Amino acid sequence: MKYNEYKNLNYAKVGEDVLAYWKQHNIFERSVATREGNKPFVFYEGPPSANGTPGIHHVMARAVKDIFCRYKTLKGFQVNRKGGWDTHGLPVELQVEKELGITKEDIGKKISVEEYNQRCRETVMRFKNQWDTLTEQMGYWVDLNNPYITFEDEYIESCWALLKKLYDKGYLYKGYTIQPFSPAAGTGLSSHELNQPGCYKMVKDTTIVAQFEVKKITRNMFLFEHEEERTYFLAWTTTPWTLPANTALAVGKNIKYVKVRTYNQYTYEPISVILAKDLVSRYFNPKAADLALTDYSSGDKLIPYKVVEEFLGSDLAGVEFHQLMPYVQPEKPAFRVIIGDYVTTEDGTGIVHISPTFGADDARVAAQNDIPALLVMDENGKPSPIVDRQGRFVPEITDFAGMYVKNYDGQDESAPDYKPTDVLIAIKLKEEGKAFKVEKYEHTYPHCWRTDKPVLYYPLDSWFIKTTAVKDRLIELNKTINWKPESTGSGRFGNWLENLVDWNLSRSRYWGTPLPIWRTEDGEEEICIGSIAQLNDEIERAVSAGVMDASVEVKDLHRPYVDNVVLLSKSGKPMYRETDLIDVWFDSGAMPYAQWHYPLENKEIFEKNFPADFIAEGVDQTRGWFFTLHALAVMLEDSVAYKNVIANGLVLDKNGNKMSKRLGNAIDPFEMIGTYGPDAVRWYMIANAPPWDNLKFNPDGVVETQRRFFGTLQNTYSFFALYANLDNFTYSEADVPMAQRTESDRWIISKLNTLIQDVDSYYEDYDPTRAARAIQDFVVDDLSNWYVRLNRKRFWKGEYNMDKIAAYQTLYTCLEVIAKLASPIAPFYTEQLYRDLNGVSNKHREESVHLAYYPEVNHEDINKDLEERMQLAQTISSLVHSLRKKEMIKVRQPLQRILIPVLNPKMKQQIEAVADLILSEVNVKTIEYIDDTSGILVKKIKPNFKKLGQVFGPKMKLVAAAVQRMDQNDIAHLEREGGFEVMLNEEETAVLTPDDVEISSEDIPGWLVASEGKLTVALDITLTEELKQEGIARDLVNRIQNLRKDSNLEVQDKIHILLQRSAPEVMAAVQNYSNYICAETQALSLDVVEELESATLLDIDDYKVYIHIQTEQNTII
RNA sequence: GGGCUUGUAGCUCAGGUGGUUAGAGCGCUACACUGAUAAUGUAGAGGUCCGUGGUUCGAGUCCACGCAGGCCCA
Repeated sequence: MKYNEYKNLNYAKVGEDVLAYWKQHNIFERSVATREGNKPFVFYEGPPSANGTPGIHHVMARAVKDIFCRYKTLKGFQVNRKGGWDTHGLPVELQVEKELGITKEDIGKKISVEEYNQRCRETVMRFKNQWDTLTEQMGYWVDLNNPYITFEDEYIESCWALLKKLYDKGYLYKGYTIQPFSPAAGTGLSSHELNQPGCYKMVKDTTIVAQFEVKKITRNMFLFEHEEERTYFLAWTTTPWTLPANTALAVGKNIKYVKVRTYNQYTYEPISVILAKDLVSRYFNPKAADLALTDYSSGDKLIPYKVVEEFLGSDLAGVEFHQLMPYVQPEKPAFRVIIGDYVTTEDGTGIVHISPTFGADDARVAAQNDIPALLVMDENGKPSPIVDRQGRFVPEITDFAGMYVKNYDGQDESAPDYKPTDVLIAIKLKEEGKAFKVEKYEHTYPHCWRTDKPVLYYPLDSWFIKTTAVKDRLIELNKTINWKPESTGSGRFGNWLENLVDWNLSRSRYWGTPLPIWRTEDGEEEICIGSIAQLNDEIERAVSAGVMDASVEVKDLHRPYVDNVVLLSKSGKPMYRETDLIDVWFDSGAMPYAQWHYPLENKEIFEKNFPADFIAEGVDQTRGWFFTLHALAVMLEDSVAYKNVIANGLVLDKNGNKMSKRLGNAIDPFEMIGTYGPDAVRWYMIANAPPWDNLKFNPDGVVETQRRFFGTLQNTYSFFALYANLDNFTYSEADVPMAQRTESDRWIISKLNTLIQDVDSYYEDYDPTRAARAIQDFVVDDLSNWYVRLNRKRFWKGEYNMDKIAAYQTLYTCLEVIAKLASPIAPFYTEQLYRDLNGVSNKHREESVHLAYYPEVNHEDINKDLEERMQLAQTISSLVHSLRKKEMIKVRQPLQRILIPVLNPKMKQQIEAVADLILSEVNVKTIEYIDDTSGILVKKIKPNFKKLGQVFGPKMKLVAAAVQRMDQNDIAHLEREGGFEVMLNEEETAVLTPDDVEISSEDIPGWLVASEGKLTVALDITLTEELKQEGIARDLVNRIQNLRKDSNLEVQDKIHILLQRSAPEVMAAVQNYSNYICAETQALSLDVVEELESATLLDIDDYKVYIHIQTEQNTII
């Protein structure tokens, strides 16, 4: 049995081969099945929509998911991963409309709802095959055979059951949201409709800066200078008709405001007004700035003004003011200043008039500040706004009762006596001294695309989930979730929870989960349906009572079928379904329950799989899936839905721009995987930046990853396989005890065990980037560039003895462990590596790395002292290399000795333990140690700032200067006596201990040295005759090896060498080192002859050598 | 406008709790090495650690205010 050897490994091919192997042997299924009975690790798949093609960012998100599921499987957990598809929603509808060339208006006319929804159903899974292919090719293990699909009846039924639970708990209610509304058409408009071309038009409106009078009460007195003063807030509106509905004013928290004393230009009264500091120049003519306040007479064009005081928005919050147009009284205290997060000083006065019934922002900030809307009772006794659905003021607005707020009744606007309602309001306010400024203003305003009339923002019925009722619990439980990164949980998500508003469920659409609520026409009675069975019962009742036609067929739970169902109320009235669909986010947030058709069945399965241990999605899901999962779990189960969550960032192009198909900078995931193989793509994405940072995706980086990490690892494996095959090493021998292995064996095993421990903790902490980087550093720096480099000879030289077996075992172990540690991130290549190794050794029962278990840490094999020593060896070697370079002496030339000053016995001991490694690495014969007793050591002293700084604080500079002044005697004194007194200045002294300073060797007089940190190394560059000869011998070996290679000889092929007699130095070297040369070059004989017929000329330094090599069979050169 | 986030070498990124020469890889230049060889080593060039203030004996690190990019929300 031989280890597989590869020439020019194709990583994409590895992906394909391994994938085929997995399929053939059901490795994924078995990775779950073999953990049966073990502790489960629960993972939820956030459902993608197969409505579009997958992009490279999906590879990122799914790699993150996959890594932790595989890791937990390695750790012995059972990890079920059910796939899922998100199938409802606006994007699907829009796509269908685009393809059919229709608009929403045509639904029910040109195309039936039934046909339309059928098209949606067909469209939504259009790219499923591409998604499945990507899932497979990138190695994302998830169960694609039994996915949950949100449009299936069972899924919808689960949603209904959950809605009913919420309904029964009183969390579902009907309220209103402010939406674009067309009184002329009598219908609400979607934001999509509003974005139709031509909807926004330039119009000239009458605008008013209104004066809201500050109440003269104790808490407001800081806004008054004397009893007679009348102080007003100025607020600008382009919709004067909303002023009767005003209930508050909003200011910006950090905006600066000023109080200005001036006069009203219509009434000539002296007034004080408050507005944003930045906007003073917009309302007051600078020419008037120098005028005295008293210098004014009624009717003057130039109105004097004086800025008298400055406030911050936050100072003004809470100030109460008189209602501007007191037609209707609110049900709760109102008319005060609140903080609005959207207030700017770009236009208006920096103070915003709030009418909660006619502005979405208004409604939101009002709700947050407990400010009521201004409502009247309609004919049915239901609260309604002061403008009716036809766009007319209600009777309570006495002065304007019955007037259209905009020209909805087709009046002739060019008629000389035509006065829009806004103008009438302006006139009234002017007369009452409540208008500061009235002017025409041209701006864009949305219009209804059907009637061409201006749109109103108007409260429309909506169903809500009362998330605010559980706000505190949402916040509390969120604190128990482990967010990666933490700031997304506490900041982005936490802040959003702090400012939570109720969840608006309603959507006026066709393709989605219908709201299962039926109501009587008067809204007095209603029922929430929680299952198909219940629906059927109710239908039966309704049919037998005669309110519903028995012929109505409910083919599935979508529209239009459910809309045709009419139910019977308790009092015997017909009930019709509320026509809304629910927010698609409810669908995905319901997946922990609905994927199992819970609560209608599978109670046990659900309980075993709730909450999730882990989920991962893009950070853009914070207010989406992350929220809906959390909200539903808290309201339904009083639990978190997930314990750990990774919110990954975006994948940008290499320049940091967003990828888009339109700009052509999008990277095709299939192309990446096809070119570089799935592992390099995954590894690059994970190792390059933490998942929660944005990733600048550069294909060059994938190439580098492939070369540096996978190339090095594969080289290491190839090296192992090459020699292990020659020696028939199959790991059949018992493990060589650690004590009998070499220093470098024990070192790499120590490093390996440290790695096992570190990588485990990184995975455990949901930090795959650190795991990948640690593995990569180990493979490249420790295993390949140090261990293998130092130990090459052990593999290809000498007999198959214990030392060689130890080397094989050590390297084998490292490779096998790396296969396991890296398998979550690079599942394909590590599978091949594991199987190549295990296929020969059969050390493990599991035939796949993904069925195997995470390696145990052998703590007794971790030797920090040894790791430190080896670090010392690496540093010393590097210093010697550096000296050789400076002296232009090649490594092949042996040198006699290096000198190392040692500061203490431990240091000497450490170096001695690794001396052999250093010597062979740098090709030097001996190390000499220089210590204090030699008398030639010069020491350098530096203060330990960290330690001394804490003691001396402000005097640190004096101490540092004093330490610098210490000479060699002082240092010696300090070391000998364990203390030394330094003068800080004329009066003060300080006693230093050896701990307070860092002492290192500075120099060895007379030698060229190199140093790093506390280490200093000198190199003896004297060349003796013997050393020269050895250098020549080594050169010869090198040249012969090159010849062998050029001649395509196999490593184990034997040769005969013939040399033509040349310079005496060369001949001496050949004679003295003949055994060495033969051993190194696999030569059976080395003979010197006087004349060679065919020969190769070698240049060795200044010598010319003719050489001839032949194998037993034939002559090569 | 608000919340969160990022800013360190040409590029991609490391730099617990502040401690005195700011690192790595890639790329570039030069030189070496060479049964792992499309590998490797050594050295060099390359930094106003985004800016400005502040705290401190000492700031890439802490604080404040800005600037620039990103995401979400408005």
